[in-house]
Amino acid sequence: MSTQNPKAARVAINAAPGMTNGTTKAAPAATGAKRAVGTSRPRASLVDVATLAGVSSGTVSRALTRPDMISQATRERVLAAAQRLGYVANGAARALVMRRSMTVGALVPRFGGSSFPTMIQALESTLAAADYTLLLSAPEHSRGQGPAALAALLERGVDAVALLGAQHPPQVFAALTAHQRPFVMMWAQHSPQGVCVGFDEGEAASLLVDHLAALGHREIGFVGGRTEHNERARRRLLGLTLAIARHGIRLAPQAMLEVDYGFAQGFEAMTELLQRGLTITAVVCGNDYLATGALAALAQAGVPVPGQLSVASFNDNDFAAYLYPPLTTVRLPIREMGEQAGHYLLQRLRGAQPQHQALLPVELIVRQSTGYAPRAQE
Amino acid sequence: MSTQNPKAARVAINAAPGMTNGTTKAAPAATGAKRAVGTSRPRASLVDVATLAGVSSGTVSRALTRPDMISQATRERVLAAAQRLGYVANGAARALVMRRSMTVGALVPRFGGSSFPTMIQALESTLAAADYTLLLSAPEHSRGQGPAALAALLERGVDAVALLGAQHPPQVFAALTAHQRPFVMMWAQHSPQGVCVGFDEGEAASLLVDHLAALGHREIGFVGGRTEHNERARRRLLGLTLAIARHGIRLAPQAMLEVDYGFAQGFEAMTELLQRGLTITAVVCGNDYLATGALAALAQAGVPVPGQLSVASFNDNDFAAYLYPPLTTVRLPIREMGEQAGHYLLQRLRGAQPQHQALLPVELIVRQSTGYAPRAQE
DNA sequence: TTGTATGCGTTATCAC
DNA sequence: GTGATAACGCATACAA
Repeated sequence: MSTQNPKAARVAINAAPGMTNGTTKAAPAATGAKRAVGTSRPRASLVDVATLAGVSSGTVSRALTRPDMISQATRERVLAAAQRLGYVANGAARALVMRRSMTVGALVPRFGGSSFPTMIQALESTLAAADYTLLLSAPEHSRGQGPAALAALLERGVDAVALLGAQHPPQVFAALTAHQRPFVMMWAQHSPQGVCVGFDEGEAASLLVDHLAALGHREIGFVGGRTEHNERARRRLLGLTLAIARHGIRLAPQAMLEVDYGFAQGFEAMTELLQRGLTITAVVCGNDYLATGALAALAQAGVPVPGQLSVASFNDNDFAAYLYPPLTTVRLPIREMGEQAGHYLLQRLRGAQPQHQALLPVELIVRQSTGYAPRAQE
Repeated sequence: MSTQNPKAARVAINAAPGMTNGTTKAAPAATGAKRAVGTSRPRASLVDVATLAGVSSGTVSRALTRPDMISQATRERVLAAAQRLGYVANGAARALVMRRSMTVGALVPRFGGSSFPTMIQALESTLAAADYTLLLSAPEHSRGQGPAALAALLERGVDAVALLGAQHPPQVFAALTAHQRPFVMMWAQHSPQGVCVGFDEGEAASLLVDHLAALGHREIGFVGGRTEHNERARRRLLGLTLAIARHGIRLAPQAMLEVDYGFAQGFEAMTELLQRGLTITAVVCGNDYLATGALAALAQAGVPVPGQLSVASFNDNDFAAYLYPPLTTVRLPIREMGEQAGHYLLQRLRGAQPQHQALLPVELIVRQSTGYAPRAQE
């Protein structure tokens, strides 16, 4: 290979000092041999590229990251060499000296089947556009494992962190500030601990309740998620309670059920409400899954909707309303939360200190029965 | 603080050399001052802990990672010091010398609204149990951006990679082997490029078709996903075609529709099939979303299911069948794929070379109408 | 058992 | 514009 280009000879000479370095490597190389027997050399480094291009490693570094600081000629030579060796920068070394990893951590509880994926997806895509990569940590239960999971993220050198919700053990915030990592809380509002990206749960509830009140409903029920370990379910219930109180209408205690989010739970909860023989004329559901299950229960029981009982729902996934148009929903800005969280973190990482406390808009959706209903208004 | 413990005095003395180091840091410290004006010191390092504990940095390193190589007394002293400083290891430095980052990359296309989240979740949780963290990369379109996204992952030093599907540009596999990174292809079977974790699409199709054939159906339709850019949709169609051919029954070309996955698409596709006035007696749907939309269309059209038209579906999310029990489905091992992919990679990372080509089982689910149907068999 | 010294691959500070 | 060289923080081989 060195016969091909006159410069290559010079390379060989220049390589001498580097080779000294290489000889010293004998011991580590033996360690490296612990892996497969293969003839495979360790991945090319800056020095390798430099050697091949006949320049110093510093020049290679600049050619790759600050092309305009380098002469046209050498730049091309370096790029060619890098290309030929399939050079890929070692992010660990870079992170070590740069003190940043181009990595952002996301700390969210398990997200199977819920709307978190949409949010995470939006977050990832926003960050990716700025060359950041998302390190995902999804501890089993939101309580307990948070600090440990965060430690794992910090240890991996994340430059910033996105959290779900505002309620975390103090150690979480302590570690975050101790490590001086920008962070943002998604699906939350008004935390004294830092910046939140979310929406006004109270407003969302108001939209639904205003609508129901305007239709003349005076007594309504609520089938929501379990509040004990779910900050969002808690805030949702609170918002609803306040909105209802404002209208002077009634949320009967017997018409309130806390269940896990799910089709079956919605079905069973609604069945239970029907059996209780209440006088409610409307039911609000905490999310799509519950609403869908509830509507199935009503359909089976032959209860006309909204003829006899109105149903409204908070809408994470936009499918309950789709399946059952008479359902009035509030569309929650799931994707938007991920995007805004990403944008905020990126600004922080660029050194800005944006006051990003804005709440994202929610939207009431009252559909006409356009045809997708299995059995609307029967 | 140093007056509290006699040993602390010794610490101060031993600290001298360390402090020299600290003084040398003056320039870097100034660089660090580029950020906020704060009084904040850079995060504690091994040396800081060593200084505080009155031992060498090597001892601290061992005390933290190989506790059994250290005497009880010093170990406790070191741990206390680390605790007090809130020491968190610098993963970049560790990765640089260890040549591994305890990080695994996942390269999957956008996953909003599909079943990928379930799989990713399972993958993450499996890896987390072994102290690995997941670096998520979700390029916009599966084609094109793959290599760049992979490069980003490799640059960040991922120890292994999980891919979705087996069809990737050659550069992807080239880079993976060049960097000697174990990888696994999820939702795929039999790739010459490497190990797959998936299920037998043909078997899944057979389960459905066998069932339909046993019920006497001789001519069926198919509403599936778009095959052009979707490897899984393609394999699904292929499996179905083969199963149908085996039974000598007929999949009429006019009864085949390729659409995007979604409720509306399923609804419209089914509406279209009805309008075509075909003689089919059963329709297979490519996934839950399509099936749900299709069933809504049938319900609206007043077509009894399965009385007049049977519907069967591949089942990613288990909700279509839930909402509409007469729907026969094949449960696909989504979560299991994530788990197995994780386990395989972990084994590889431990140095094993498992022959992990097993296909995960699929399961035919024929439900009785247990009560969750809005209007079963009407 | 513990201390010392070296290298991991990169960026940045200096000279040239 | 380019080449040496010193960190970055950690793990480890080798001495003690």
